[in-house]
Formats: sequence, C-alpha cells, structure tokens
Amino acid sequence: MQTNKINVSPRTYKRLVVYYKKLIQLKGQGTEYVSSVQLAKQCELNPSVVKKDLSVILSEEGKPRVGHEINKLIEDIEKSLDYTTDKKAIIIGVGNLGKALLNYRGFEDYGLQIIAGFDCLDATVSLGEIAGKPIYHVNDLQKMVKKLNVKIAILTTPGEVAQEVAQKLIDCGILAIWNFTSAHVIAPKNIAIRQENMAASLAILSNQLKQLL
Amino acid sequence: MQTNKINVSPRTYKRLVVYYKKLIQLKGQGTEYVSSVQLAKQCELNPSVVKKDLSVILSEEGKPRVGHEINKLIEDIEKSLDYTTDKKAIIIGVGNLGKALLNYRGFEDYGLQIIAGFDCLDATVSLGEIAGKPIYHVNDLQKMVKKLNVKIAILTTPGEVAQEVAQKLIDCGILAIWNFTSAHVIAPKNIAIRQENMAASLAILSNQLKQLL
DNA sequence: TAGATTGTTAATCGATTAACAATC
DNA sequence: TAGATTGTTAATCGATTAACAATC
Repeated sequence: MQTNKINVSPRTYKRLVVYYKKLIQLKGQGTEYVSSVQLAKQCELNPSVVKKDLSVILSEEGKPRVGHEINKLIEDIEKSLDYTTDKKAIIIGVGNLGKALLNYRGFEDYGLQIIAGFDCLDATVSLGEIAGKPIYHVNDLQKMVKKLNVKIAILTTPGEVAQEVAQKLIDCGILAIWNFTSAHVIAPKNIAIRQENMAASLAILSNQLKQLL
Repeated sequence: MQTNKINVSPRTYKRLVVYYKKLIQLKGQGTEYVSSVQLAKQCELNPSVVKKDLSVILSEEGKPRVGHEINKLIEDIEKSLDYTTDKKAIIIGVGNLGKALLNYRGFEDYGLQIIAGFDCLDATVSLGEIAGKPIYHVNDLQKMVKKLNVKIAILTTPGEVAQEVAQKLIDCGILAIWNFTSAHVIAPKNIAIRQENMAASLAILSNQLKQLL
C-alpha cells in the first residue's frame, strides 16, 4: 500500500487540517457519518472544494445518501497529514519566541517533537535547559544535528542573521526550515522552507480592518 | 489625495512586505535605484508579478532604463502597508505564546502596539503586568476594550474556547481578530479575521519534506 | 420509489507569466 | 542612437465553483 505519495496541494493540505479539527469536534458530539456538504457548511467552504479535497485522500468511497464514516475519514486525513509519524525538530534562537515554542506542547498533537534549542549567547546556553529540553551553543550545531539525527529546524533568530544561520543549518544537513524570523529566507530547491511571515499577516489583517472602517 | 483606498489583494500585500524588507536592506547597502527586474531576482519572483504589484501602489511612474527611486518606493510601500498609522491591540490568553507576544517588540516596527493582556486565571491576572503591559481578567473585557479604545485582538487562548472568546470579543466591539489558536474561528462578514494556523503550516512543511526524501 | 449524496466533468474565475509597444 | 526598463495587454495556468449522471 503506497498511500500519501500523491501530490496534495498546499491549499488542500491547509484545508485538511481544518476538516480534521472539525471532525474531531463532531465526533466528540457523537456524530457517526458526515457528508461533504455538512462538513463544508461547518467550515464555511464550498461543498465542491471539500469533495475534491477528500477525493484525493480517501481510501474508500463514501456512501451515497449517507456520507462518510467519521472514524474512517479522520483516519484517512491523519494518514495524509502524516500526524502519526514522529518528527523531531530543533529551535535556533532562544529568545522570547524561541522560549515560548520550547514550552509549547501543542505541536506534539501533530507528531512534532522539539528536542533541543540552540543559541549564540553564553548566558542563554548556560541555562542548560528550558522546559526539559537542552540548550546548546550554535557552535555545536554541526555535531548535534548529526547526533540527534534531526531534519527540521525552527528558525527564531533575529531577522538580520536569519539567512546566514539558515545556510549554516543547511550545511549541517537540515532539510526543512520553518522560518519565524522577520526576514525572507532563501534556500535551494532541495530544501523545504516555510516562511511564517508575521509582518505580512499583520499587514493583511490591518488592511482588512481598514476596508471595514 | 486619496491613496490606499485601492483594493490590494492579500497576495500582493504579502509580497509588498517582502519587497519592503529587501528594499530596506538594499538601501542600507547604498542602492539608490531599483528596477522591478532586480527586485524580482532578489525576492525570487517573476518580474511581471513585481511590476504588477508595484503598479497598484506606486504614487509616480518609474523611469525607463533606470527603475524606481528607492526612497520613493519604500515610502509608497510604507503608505500602502499602513505602517505609519499606530494600531493598538490586546492579547487574550496569557499562556506561553501570549507571554511571548507580550514580550516581543518586533511588531512595533509595523505600528502595532500590544497594550494589555487578558486571562481568566486569577493567578495570571495577579501578576499585574508582563513586559510593562497590564494584565486584566477577561471579566473586565467589555469595560477595558471601551476604555482602551482598541479594535484589534490577538487570540492565544486554548483552542477549545477560541470560538466562544472570539464571540465575546466581537460583542465587546473588537473589529479585527488575529487567531493564533489551534481552532478555526468563524466570524461574521463585518469582522476582519486572520487564521494563523500553525498546525496547517507545519503540515505543509512536513509534506514538502516528505516529497524530498 | 424518491431523494440525498456521491464522485467527476465542465465552466468560471482569478492569478501568474509572457510579450511588446512606449520611453528616455 | 541603441538598449534597458517601463507599464499594460494578452496568453497561460491553476484553483474554485457549478452541474449532473450514478448510486443506494
């Protein structure tokens, strides 16, 4: 069985997460079957988009007149979102945001384990650990990435050094970078990178607000 | 002069933030003129998309053969991103992420002032303040939103109560919600809402990674 | 059966990209 | 002038939406 090798578009992925949340909630309320029309209504989406999204990841067809068995549906989404595989990540830059993410347990629901933090300040490194996770000096990056066998890095350094640090991470063998810095980081094609551009988000929100006033 | 009343699409907005960052950087390096082709190369974008984006927000035309005067360009982007207007926001839910955002100073560059935090736990409220910003009980939300005259709320509560709290915020007169919770929050059309869905982002990144392996 | 839902195909919409005349 | 860049128009691409035959 070779599931999840299908190419799911980022937009579909994003929506699958929304479906997943909603389905868990509906299941908690005792729902056993969900139609795509119902799910669409709950998520404020067009039914066609839900049908199409589900068609990509469904392991078996839904039942006409009834919809989809909720447990089966949840399972299929879990599989395609890869929540079940354990993923390890490190945090680079243990400032306010870095600390918050080290403390945050919410990612574990999605199979992401933050296993260590790195910083360039001796004062921070000498804390030894935060939330039970060891803090290392960035000088030890090369050594530790290999040792910990980690492929994902969460970038929370100041924007000014983001590009430089990202390059260092790539050199150390990191394959995926989740960039929370204010800088737009550029990486080669064979590296997965995701820009969590907060400034852009804020700009969009405040533009929406301005349209309302 | 009635600028910025033009409808700029969210995608264009997002890119404008990227241009802005890059332009500030180039200016620091002594650049005086930038062509859209150069800017596109720097941001890894198609020149046409840059030209089109800029055409929406430019206050005067660029010069053939030379490009755009960098200061003028930066100014125009600043105007359309509305970085100059001061925006006040409150944080609802002073957990790890809420605390980090209260401490984070980066938003001030974009004109966003986080002026207070709210929580439902007496233990948290009794801290009095974090990073110099007062913490109030959510019971005082109605009163304080009016008093502080704030229109933007940053939602960092647990996902389970997100929808409920959002409704309370709207009832109190909040017009824009920046949702960092794990729940997808639904709001009426006359409210600006932005879902900062971390789980979805993580899912997309880990899918990208899987494609590489 | 009647009717709601399925999955899929076709139509629409919007965004990205390419092409090009106009400019200095 | 020659040539690089401009702004805009047309072509392409992909995603969303609507429509509908097939199903139980």
